[in-house]
Amino acid sequence: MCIHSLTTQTRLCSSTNSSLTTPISDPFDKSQVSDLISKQHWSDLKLANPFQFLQQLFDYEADSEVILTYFKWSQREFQVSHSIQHYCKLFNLLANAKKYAQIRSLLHEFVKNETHSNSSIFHMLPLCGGQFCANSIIIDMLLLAYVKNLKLHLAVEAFERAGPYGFKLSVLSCNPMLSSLVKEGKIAVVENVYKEMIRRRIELDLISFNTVINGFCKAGKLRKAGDVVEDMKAWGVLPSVVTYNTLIDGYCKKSRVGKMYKANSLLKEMVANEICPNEITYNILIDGFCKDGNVVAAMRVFKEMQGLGLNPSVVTYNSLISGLFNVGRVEEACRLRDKMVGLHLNPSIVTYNTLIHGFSKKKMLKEAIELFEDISNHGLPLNVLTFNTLIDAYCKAGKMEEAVALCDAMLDRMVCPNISTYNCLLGGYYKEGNMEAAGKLLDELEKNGLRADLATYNIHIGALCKQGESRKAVKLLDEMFEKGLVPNQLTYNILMAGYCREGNLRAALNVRKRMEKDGKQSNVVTCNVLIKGFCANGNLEKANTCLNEMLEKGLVPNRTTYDIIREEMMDKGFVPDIDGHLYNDSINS
DNA sequence: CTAGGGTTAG
Repeated sequence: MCIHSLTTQTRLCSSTNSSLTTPISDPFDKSQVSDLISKQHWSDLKLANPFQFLQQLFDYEADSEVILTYFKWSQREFQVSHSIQHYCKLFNLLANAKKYAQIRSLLHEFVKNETHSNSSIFHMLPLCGGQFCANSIIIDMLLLAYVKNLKLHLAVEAFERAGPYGFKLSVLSCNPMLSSLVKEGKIAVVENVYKEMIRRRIELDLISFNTVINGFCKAGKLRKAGDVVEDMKAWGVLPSVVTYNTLIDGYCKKSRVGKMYKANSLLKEMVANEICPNEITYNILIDGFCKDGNVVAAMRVFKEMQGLGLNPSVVTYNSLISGLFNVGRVEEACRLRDKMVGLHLNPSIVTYNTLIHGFSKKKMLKEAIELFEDISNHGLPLNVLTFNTLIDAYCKAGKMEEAVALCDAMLDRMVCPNISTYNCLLGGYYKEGNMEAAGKLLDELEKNGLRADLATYNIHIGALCKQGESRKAVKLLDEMFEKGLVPNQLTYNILMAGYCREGNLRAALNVRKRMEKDGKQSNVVTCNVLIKGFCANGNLEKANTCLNEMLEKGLVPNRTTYDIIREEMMDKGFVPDIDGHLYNDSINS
């Protein structure tokens, strides 16, 4: 370092105690300073007050790039954060110089450290000069930085604040924010943001609409998804193949009667609108039909796609293989796998997991194990699902020693057990009535940093109910809420079935009351459980009331319902009318 | 920045 800059350093340090905004009494020659800073040997300066030096750089209108370098260096070097005012000044300088990449990088740090609140930056930015539209861009980039740093709540807060301040945001930040909100399942927020975007006349594009539609579909709100499709048309944006794929997937995943009919009619609608279905469209439909147990329809769609020259992928085959296994058509599933290999489509780990699961369900444990051992020969890495699937197979077969051995094997392979792994084992221990081993496992999973989930509780509750301890099981509902877990319909159904088995119908009905209080509607299974419970206890009148309630709620009886009715009720004098209501002849006549 | 496949509770 030259003597010249040493003198400068002394002078810089002489005004340590003065306030940041006070101009230094004895200013240097501007060229002297720029010569010093252009070298950017900050560490040689041994600054006593990093803040003041920054102020001087601003005062001398140093190059934005130089200020930025010093800004970042000094924050690191002195482990401090610059004031919001200096941040905003620098943002403005960089914006004027159109150095957006640098703003992004600075915002990244700004957001990561969370040293300044949204309110302070919104307040300060307009006070630090800069054009209004430049400030909008900065706020827009701030939003994006929050999203990228997984601080969604702050992104949403900034989005809301931008309204009253009049900052105009763009799809560059809003789309990724919407997308993250959808991934987090925050559909209510998505809806609000979307409406507000429309109100503020932010120029929504195809991706904005598709993202919101996807959000509603994933939340099962298909009517609202449809409303957004109307919105987009009114906005002058036409639905694309992605829009249709999203909607079709929404219907496929929904548990509703006739959903596949609707999904299929959407396919027809898109063709009529001259939007070409692609491989993904067909994969979604095929998977939907398979999950619906309708492999015949899935195969028809499979042929149709090939007829259009669209190539089935590993994903397509995986869906079909899984579908065939689900309806017990094991040989055909295997043939399809062979056909796929013949077409040089390499089975993925998902294919193997599907096959292992399929064989396990058919109690073909030997075949499942052979496949498991074959995976490594094909250079595929075993994942946690592979292990869980086979561990579950062992547990269901009552081979707990083998299951535990497989757990050790997964640790050797550096595959980390997850909560599902524990759930499989718990199910196994409960099945053989080993409450002690299960209890130990519940402690162990927490020690390993895992948390019981909904399935853990449903398994535990189911085990208690089977032991005739439904009262103990009900108490677990409160424990769930304490842990922030929300019981699902299955939870209540298990409990009701438990009380029914114990012959305590009053308690079973109380569980249903509680379920409705907790905001869950009865489903077909709920009704079936109660109908069966009343039948088993000889109270056919009450069973009939349950059936009528079910029909009035618009719930469609399934095969199980009819099995119960046929076995228990129709033999005992109840006859159905045209709407499915049952009437007791002996009472009516 | 949008859309597709595999495990556990029944």
